[in-house]
Amino acid sequence: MPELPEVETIRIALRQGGRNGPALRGRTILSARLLWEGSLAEPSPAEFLDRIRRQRFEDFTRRGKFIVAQLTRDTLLIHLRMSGDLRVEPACDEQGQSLAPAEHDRVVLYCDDNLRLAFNDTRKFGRMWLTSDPQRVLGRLGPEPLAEDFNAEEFYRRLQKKHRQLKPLLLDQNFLAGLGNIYTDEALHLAGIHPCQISDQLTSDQTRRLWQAIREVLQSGIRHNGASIDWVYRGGNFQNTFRVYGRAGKPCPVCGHPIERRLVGQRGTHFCPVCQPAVYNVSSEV
DNA sequence: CCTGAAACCTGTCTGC
DNA sequence: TGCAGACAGGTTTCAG
Repeated sequence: MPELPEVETIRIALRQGGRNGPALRGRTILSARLLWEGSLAEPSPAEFLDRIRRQRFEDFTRRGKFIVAQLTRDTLLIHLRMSGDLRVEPACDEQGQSLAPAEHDRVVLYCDDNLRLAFNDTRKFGRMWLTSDPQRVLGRLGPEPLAEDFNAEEFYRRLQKKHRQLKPLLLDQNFLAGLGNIYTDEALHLAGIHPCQISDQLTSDQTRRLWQAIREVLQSGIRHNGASIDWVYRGGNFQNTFRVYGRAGKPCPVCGHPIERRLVGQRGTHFCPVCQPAVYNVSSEV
């Protein structure tokens, strides 16, 4: 499911209430339940269960695709990976009966005000970290694409330092934090740049278009509360505005030519061969 | 430094 | 209908 806009949508709901239940900000954790220990990256299950008690959710921020929950003493980092989701819901019904966890719930945090936070993750790829040093986990992430100080000149410098295909490079969280498969394909199409273009061959004009396109698709995704795909993520409706993602064989919204799908860096990649022409490369003569 | 393959998992969809 | 295979929003690790 979750790329930057989906994670941001969930983060805002945790902070202010909304899509997945009431706000959790200000609630104190009373106890925790681990239904799948593999969902916990650190510390050990015993230490986690003990240490998280009596800590309050002070604030929710985001770094790349990580939800950063600031607690009283520690930081709880949550990465949803492919199929993770978070719900805030009552812990007990009107009769005071505790409600059973849902299918695929992996971690449940029970709070005051009869609320609980459920971490649901069908594919078990998601992870939580309870740590006093979040930088140890987040430290290598690339810049935030929507940050004020992430400008086109900085982006150009970073692209020129690498010699890699754009698609896998943009998916590399240490290069830029937050893009996933959907928003990368959408941004490249909006910018009119081929996904296999090599990063240090981009002109400064192309770079500016790509920088602008990345920010536009992410902001548009956030405005739409993210994209709902298949059975995994319920919520936003950005999927209704997809230009290329999941549209192989259908007409390009700009020129009408069929959208092509091929594997690039082991990821399904959607693009318009007319609007995103391959660059003729002198050094790779046929 | 870069690329590709495999691994971690469960579920859905397509084609034979 | 059954069943095998491909594919899925992500990341890490390892071999070359």
